[in-house]
Amino acid sequence: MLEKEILNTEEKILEAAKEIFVNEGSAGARMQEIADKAGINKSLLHYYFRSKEKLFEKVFSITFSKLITKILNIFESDEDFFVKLEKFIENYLDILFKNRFIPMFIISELNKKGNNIAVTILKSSNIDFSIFVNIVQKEIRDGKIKDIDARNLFINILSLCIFPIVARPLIEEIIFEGKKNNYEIFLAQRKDEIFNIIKSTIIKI
Amino acid sequence: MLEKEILNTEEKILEAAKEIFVNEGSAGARMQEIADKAGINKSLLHYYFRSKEKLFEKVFSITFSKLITKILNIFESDEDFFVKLEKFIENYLDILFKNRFIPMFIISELNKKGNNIAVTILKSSNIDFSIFVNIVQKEIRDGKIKDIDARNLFINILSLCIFPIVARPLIEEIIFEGKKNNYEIFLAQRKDEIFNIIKSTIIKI
DNA sequence: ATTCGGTTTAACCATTTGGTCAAAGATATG
DNA sequence: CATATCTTTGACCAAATGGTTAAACCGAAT
Repeated sequence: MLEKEILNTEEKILEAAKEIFVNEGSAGARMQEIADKAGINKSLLHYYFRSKEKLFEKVFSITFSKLITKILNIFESDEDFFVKLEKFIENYLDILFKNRFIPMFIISELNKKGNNIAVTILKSSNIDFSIFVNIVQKEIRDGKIKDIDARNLFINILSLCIFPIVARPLIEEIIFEGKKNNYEIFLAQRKDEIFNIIKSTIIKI
Repeated sequence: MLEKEILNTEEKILEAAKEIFVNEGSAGARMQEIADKAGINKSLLHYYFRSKEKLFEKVFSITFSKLITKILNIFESDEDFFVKLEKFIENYLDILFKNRFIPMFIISELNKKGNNIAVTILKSSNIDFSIFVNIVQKEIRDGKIKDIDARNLFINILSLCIFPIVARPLIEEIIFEGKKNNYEIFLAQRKDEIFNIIKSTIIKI
């Protein structure tokens, strides 16, 4: 049961639902389990959110926008591009580290076939990628960075930051034979590695 | 129903089960659906594989080892390291492209909590990462590449190759506003991008 | 204190789902 | 052919699961 702060019933449900959905996925989550975790009756779940689908919709929507907001905004300050980049990587890795299972949850749900609510939410979210492209192109015009493809840059950054978190069980086992601590230490050191790689792709020689 | 070649019942089941499990995940998959896709009776499923769990175990085990085998072996030839690297990236991207949903399936199942069969299979698979480390260290000793951490190299390659496939729905929507063709073309061009990035991390200056 | 709205509960329901079983079909073996 | 073994099927079952409903509860306004 979750009771960190004084949460009203709706908040308690959303907290509990988030945890269950993130851990079990939409198909694996059980309404009873969510009710139990929220410390309430199952009927009350349906009183607040008519169906499992509606509850999932809400949870996914909130979780998704929380994470996505953090991605696109950070590059919007007036600082030096390399400083922004370094700050972003550090911040973002930190967020990912503290929310290990969120990216997996989102990516996993987005990949499900059929009438996919997650995809619908993604589409209706209208993320403006051109902001990032414009920032990058301005840097290029100003001669601060190489003439690179903003899309590749974006994908490279996300790949190097997110994949090691998402594929953690696999990598942890392959490389560290399951020793959890080792991987955490290793990940912390990767900040520089990632920054240097990205820097080398955009720096002018 | 799957009938590409003359498959016996067991093979038909495994083919069908793979498709359903990969698309729906272990929790979302339905035994009835698998039976239908295999063109057989549901009882027959249980005749061949006692339970859903056992069937999943088999499917995951096969799918996982097929994919993992392709990762570690390719570096074992006698060619120049950069040639091997380029070949690997090209080959691996090709495999990933043709099996879009396999990596997501594996990573997703490995991230599930509780008594996780996928993790058990991973652990019992005894992947020998030291082979890769030794190859890299030999190259370093021979002065062919920079003195880098083989683990970082490994993670970088996998991240850049796998993430764009796994996060496809997200990236496709954010960058290409859902236009499928565009992303496929873009991905094909990324081979060079990835190779160049990795090259820049290991090449001696 | 009574009424009224929102909130919470227990009991219940229909459907889905993984799984069983006995019997019928095949297929090989003597 | 007869028997034994392997394969396949349809009918069935128990548990799980999402969802409903009527009644109880509770705080505030009249």
